[in-house]
Amino acid sequence: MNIDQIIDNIYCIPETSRLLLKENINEVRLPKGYLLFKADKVETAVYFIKRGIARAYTYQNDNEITFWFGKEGDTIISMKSYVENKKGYENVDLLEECDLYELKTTNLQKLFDKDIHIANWGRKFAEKELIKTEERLISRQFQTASKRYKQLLTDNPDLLQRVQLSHLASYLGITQVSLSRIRAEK
Amino acid sequence: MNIDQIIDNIYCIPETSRLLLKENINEVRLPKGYLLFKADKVETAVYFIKRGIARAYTYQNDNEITFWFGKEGDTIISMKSYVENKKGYENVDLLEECDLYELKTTNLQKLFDKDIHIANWGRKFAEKELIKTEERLISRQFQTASKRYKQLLTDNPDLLQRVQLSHLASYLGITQVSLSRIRAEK
DNA sequence: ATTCTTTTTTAACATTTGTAAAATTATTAA
DNA sequence: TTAATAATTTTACAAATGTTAAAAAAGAAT
Repeated sequence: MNIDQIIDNIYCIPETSRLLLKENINEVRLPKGYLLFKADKVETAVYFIKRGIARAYTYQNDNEITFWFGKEGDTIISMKSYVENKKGYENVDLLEECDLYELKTTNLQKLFDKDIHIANWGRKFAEKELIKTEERLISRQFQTASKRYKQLLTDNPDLLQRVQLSHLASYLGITQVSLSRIRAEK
Repeated sequence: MNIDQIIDNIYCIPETSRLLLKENINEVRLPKGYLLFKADKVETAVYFIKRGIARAYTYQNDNEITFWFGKEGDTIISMKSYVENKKGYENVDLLEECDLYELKTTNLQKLFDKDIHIANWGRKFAEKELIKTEERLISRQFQTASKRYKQLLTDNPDLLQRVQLSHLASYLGITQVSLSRIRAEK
């Protein structure tokens, strides 16, 4: 998934604005297992995933809890860092070798004040992330773990091949034992 | 909480832009129990709460599940309607008589394309809502119902006086019986 | 104040989910 | 291939939460 597709997918902007944005984006290749974000740091960049898969997790009395997976086309971002310039809760590690598009947030902020199309692009970005986050919240509040697991399978059939079940279990908010029980059910 | 405070609290914009925004906002008083949003409708306005308290809920096999409370300074919005022009999941009713500032989304969209300050204000609005939604998700995934109840008490001590426990229980994702047990604990 | 209605708590029991440890299966490296 | 390691499932039991129904408490209406 290339950078033009990713930009347009968020919100279509005129060619000149897109070029302005792309001037501030550069591509990086990082190895599997690479720790991209650390929970105790203010992150200074956002990343768009060209290829690969990543995971965000945090610690809850000594055990890792995975709360996000991102793959091709998704954005790796620490919202707390991006919006409030504060430390986030997320550690992000790469579950595969990844090609990422890197964009420094300070540069992006400058573009927001200069170009109305990019400002609206940034607005659309936040709005779309918001919808995704809200859907995760709703699904978590309204659906049983079992239903959410099945939903995940239909929405992201590849995920099961790409991430291990212990991560998936904590993502679903249940133990690995419970997930095994759910998988054994049918 | 007046409209200038509410606007500035989201993001400070120049006087001229604020006036432009305020031209499109009008105040309404609505009675307790009023059903402001319906789940099967595309909502065409957003509301800022000047005074009062509201609740968003949805149905999950015949029982109501409350998933949001809003009070003075908060925004009543159907994100699905606002962002994607689709039906949302929320019914919103007013738990007290409310004074609301109403803003039609079509008018707001026009301002976004015309005024870069308002575009950035809209961006900040989405970003701040995103942070709030993310925090709710994180709290829901990482904390027990008991801890979330106690957190709610410290964050919003007035909430307990203003909403009934059955709503609070479903908001916390537990039954009313469980909530009673939690409250009885200490 | 008294009745009626609604809200909240309590109780008993069923179901779900968690914990810890062992068994199985899959993956990696020599 | 084989041993070593890591991931997943299974088991048995414990703890937490749900269900249903009844009791108690609080609030509203006459």
